[in-house]
Amino acid sequence: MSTTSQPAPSVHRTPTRILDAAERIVQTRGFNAFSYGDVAAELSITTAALHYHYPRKTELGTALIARYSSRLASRLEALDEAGASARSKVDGYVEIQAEALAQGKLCLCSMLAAEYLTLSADMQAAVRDFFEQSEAWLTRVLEQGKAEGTIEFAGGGDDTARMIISGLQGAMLLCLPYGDVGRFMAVAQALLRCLYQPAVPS
Amino acid sequence: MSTTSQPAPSVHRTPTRILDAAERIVQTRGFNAFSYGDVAAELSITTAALHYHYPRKTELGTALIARYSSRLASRLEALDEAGASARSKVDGYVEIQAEALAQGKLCLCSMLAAEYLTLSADMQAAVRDFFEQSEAWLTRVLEQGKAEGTIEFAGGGDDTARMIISGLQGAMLLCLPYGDVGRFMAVAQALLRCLYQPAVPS
DNA sequence: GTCTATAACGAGATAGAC
DNA sequence: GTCTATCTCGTTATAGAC
Repeated sequence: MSTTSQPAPSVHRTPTRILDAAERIVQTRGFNAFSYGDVAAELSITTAALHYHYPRKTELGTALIARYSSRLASRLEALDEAGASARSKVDGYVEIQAEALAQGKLCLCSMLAAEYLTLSADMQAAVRDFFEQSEAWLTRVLEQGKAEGTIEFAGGGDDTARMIISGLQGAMLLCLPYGDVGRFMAVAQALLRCLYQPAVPS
Repeated sequence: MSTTSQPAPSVHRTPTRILDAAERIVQTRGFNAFSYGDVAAELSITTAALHYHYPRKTELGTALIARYSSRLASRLEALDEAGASARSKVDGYVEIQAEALAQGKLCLCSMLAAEYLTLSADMQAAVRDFFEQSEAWLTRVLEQGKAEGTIEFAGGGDDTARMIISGLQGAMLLCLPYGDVGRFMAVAQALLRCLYQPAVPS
């Protein structure tokens, strides 16, 4: 190890703090209702300083999605490596969504999906990649559950994965106005019943 | 009937044309990415003329939701009056959503739900009312289906209605980037299987 | 009911000093 | 890496003529 040590491990470097603030604002208010001024005020720096780190708004946007995607990938990987059952992985996925909603946030990419037509081509592509990543993971988990005999579904694993993801993201969207995680969990349980207890007691 | 006849039944009066254009723009791009300038350009009038009809953007917004809500109410009423089965009512509800998506549109109020925190209190209340109206209608339909024996579900009718509405709205959100109604219909079918064929063949 | 003109503000972005 | 200062543009909104 040379004496040219790395920069002091300050709790958060400016680019990280920028992404943190921007991410929260976008998840709660949307990309179009978010401005450099909002972030600058929160970090007590000027918008010019922001432009030093992220020259254009779309570059900040793509950085936001990239970090968000890789963070989700890590969490899904962690669920996989825990060697858990398919059901507990699905439950873990639901829990990730519930955590966001508890903070009054949508999934970053669901928010951006609503604003899709107003985004740059780079951001659009990154949003699609995000959902494809989520769908691929959940599809594998559902197939695992089918193999285990713990999850049942009639159609294809991919359509079922999309149904679950759509249902959860839609529930977050419609629960936002009520700031009520309990409402979300009730919908999530109803969705999971379709996988866990497909047969209804008559 | 007096001789003071009503105004010539021009195909569309200006306020109607304004709402038509604004509605489409909001459903495709969002309320925050929509401006008086967009509508003015489309109708070939000035923004000043727009302000004559809708002085403030939030007033245009509330008018938009009011008209949208009452139009949906009419369509749901028509489904009811057709005296149809619960299943065909649910199918009709799905079809209404599919029509919007086929035009690259989200449900107006789903779009506004994403932007909820940036809306005026009036608009927020109107958005909540819209979803409560939808939920109440679908809950009644599901209970009817349960009584008929054509629909089965394990939880409460209201939670099940929220699950269906969330699933459909979420599917529209996630299908928007792909401009693919087929993808939406596949998810919708998977959702309806939960109501129509709860027992999975083993 | 629509126009021209304009006010007032906020946004994204850049130049150049420190 | 952050600042001050500034530019340019788009947006909401109003005043007053026609």
